[in-house]
Amino acid sequence: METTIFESEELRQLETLAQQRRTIKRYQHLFRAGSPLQYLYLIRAGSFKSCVLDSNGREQITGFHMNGELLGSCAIGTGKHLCDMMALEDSSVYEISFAEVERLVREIPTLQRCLNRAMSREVERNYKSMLLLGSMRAEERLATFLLDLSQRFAKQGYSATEFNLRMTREEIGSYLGLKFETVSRMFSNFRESHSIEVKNRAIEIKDLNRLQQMVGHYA
Amino acid sequence: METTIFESEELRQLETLAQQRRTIKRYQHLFRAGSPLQYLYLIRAGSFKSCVLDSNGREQITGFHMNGELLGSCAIGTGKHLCDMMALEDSSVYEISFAEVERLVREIPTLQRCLNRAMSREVERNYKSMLLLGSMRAEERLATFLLDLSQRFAKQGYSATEFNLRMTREEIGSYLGLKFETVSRMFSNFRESHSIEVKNRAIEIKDLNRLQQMVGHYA
DNA sequence: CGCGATTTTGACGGCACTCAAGCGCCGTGG
DNA sequence: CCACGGCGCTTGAGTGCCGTCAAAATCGCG
Repeated sequence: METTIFESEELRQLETLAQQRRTIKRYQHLFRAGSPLQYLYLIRAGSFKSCVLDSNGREQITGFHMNGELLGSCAIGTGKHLCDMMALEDSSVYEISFAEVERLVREIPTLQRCLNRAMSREVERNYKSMLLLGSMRAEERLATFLLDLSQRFAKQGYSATEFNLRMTREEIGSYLGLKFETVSRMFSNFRESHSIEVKNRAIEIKDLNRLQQMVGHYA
Repeated sequence: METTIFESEELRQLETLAQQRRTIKRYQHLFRAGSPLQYLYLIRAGSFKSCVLDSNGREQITGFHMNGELLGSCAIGTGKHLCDMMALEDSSVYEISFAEVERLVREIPTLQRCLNRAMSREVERNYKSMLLLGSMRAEERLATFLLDLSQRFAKQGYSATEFNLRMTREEIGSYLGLKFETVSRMFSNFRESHSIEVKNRAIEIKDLNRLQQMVGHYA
């Protein structure tokens, strides 16, 4: 009895093309930047991080991904993956053969729309990250991050106020452009202001309004 | 006698669909975020900036665009533009009716590839920006910016070492996640280290190696 | 239970921001 | 043509946020 809730409804169309399941152990890569696009993936269970590296070894986490989301879509244009995708915990995905998708896309026009939308969503998410990285202070970044997670958990039918982080402070820091000590300090600040309760990876949002206000007022 | 050099060769295919030219005056918008996608645009002359705004009025410039580049591609998925596009100087573009493109895309499979690639390029550029915003210090950001501009001018057949900036210090700052005073100071630093010559918007790169080294070594 | 990894917390320093003043370039109008 | 005004740019002084370095606590896992 599975009722996957997709990031976007039209992804249900892709689900019908899912050929097989694949399980990924924690810290394993689903694909790497530069490798050819063979499959698109729908997350059935678990979570992932995507990251890009530059020529000097710097790493930037570009996103965290959970249930119902499509992975690999930004490779559609070039046929090569643009980022590394690593499981944050033991996870499970549907494999969707891209060759199959390319074949079917000529017969089913709505399938193309579906792919295009997936890529646009990726661009839109990236724009939001750029805004965050370019113009927010540490407190605002972390508040934005928590509110985003909260919404996504809620959309999956989980609690919007109590959830467990799947990533380390360092990974949060990489995503938000902060050092892990700063992330930790901000969590402590939030606790002291009674906005959240933190116990390691366990988060309870106690004052949603306050978090939203933090994102709102800027200098 | 026009020989447009495109950002990517396959854009030449889109050029054949160009129906009319349009001129845009400085500081005019080509389109705005949220407006429906009616045309894609190929830049014939001039330059543009794209920016996103958040609900609190913060602005982030997501890119600068010049000759031969395609504008509006990230709206392909949703049918609505995701960013504002403003001319930095009096400019000229080809209009390409998106309705026409959508009609032709079923007959010409390579046209779809062309659009997909355009979107992938956008994602790739954004990843680079996120890396820059998330993990570089001011000096590295500005050096990266200058090297990127240099390459793009060179690709258009212009000098890689002497060019005029089309944007203000404040716009550079918005793009790089810095305040304009910091941008100005960094330019002065670069001049003092004889890496570049700056006179207002006029840039001369005098020591390309040094700029590249700046990007290289991190902490 | 014990070890390594993760997280917290403290002290300190530096890079970038803020605020402010002055300069220079350019377009406009007298 | 020149004077004026506004905007963009530069530069300085001071501050503060976040990074760095370090140590201790806690967690998770074998």
